[in-house]
Amino acid sequence: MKIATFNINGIKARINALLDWLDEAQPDVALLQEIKSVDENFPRELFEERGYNVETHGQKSFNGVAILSKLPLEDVTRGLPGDDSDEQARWIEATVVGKQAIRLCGLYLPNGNPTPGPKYDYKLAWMERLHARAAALMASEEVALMAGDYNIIPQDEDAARPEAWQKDALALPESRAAFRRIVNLGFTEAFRARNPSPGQYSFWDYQAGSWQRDDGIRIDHLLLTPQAADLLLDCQIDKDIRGREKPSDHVPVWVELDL
DNA sequence: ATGCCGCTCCTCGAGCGA
Repeated sequence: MKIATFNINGIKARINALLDWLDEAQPDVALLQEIKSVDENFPRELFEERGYNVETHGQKSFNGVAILSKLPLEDVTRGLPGDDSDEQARWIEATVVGKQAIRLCGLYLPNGNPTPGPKYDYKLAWMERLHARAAALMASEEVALMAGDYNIIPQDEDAARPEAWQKDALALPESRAAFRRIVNLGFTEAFRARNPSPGQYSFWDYQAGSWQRDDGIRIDHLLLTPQAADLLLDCQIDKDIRGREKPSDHVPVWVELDL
């Protein structure tokens, strides 16, 4: 089963690029972030006619996450637990059943800039809630993964110019520590587990010719519970997508699991 | 130090992103 995460930066602007990638890459599941659409305006028919089931958790203009799956999506829940007053659409969960069941969590973690400030406070608070959900997932001993745009550069080797990110919410020690604390519950960060070399990125800014200069960062991650990590066959970044027409600033990252 | 670029919307300028 091939499961991908992809921050598409707007479903309306990305529909052609997204459909082309789906037709080629043929993921069984795609966890999407930044759909920037309300549920009613998400073009679900375009995916359904390609054999995907569609579940969305959208909001107007900003954020928004979705799951596309060739297998039925069961037990869908929306919103990260822990703060009923949080109205930002950044979390969706569902179960699909292949050879065995897997719980899928799609997430769009807050950017957090500028620091310090309320947006950074929100990021850290959101990560505290994520830690709680992650701990519960770990305790359940399920085959599960949490994948999406984490807005975290885990280590200096995950940025072309780490010095440029030193004081950024994506790389501050407190951000990295919060991410490590979640991984250290026992998760396997799939890409790093299979690809030790530095210089591999999932985001290149639209500005200042970042793509042309390969000035990227790796911020889109798939975290696997031990039960899922045991099934890990492969993990890759579809880098070439970034060089196409009207690309997102992120590219897909995917795992192949033996289920 | 700032903006670069791109997306969105009660759209022609501003908020947001990373």
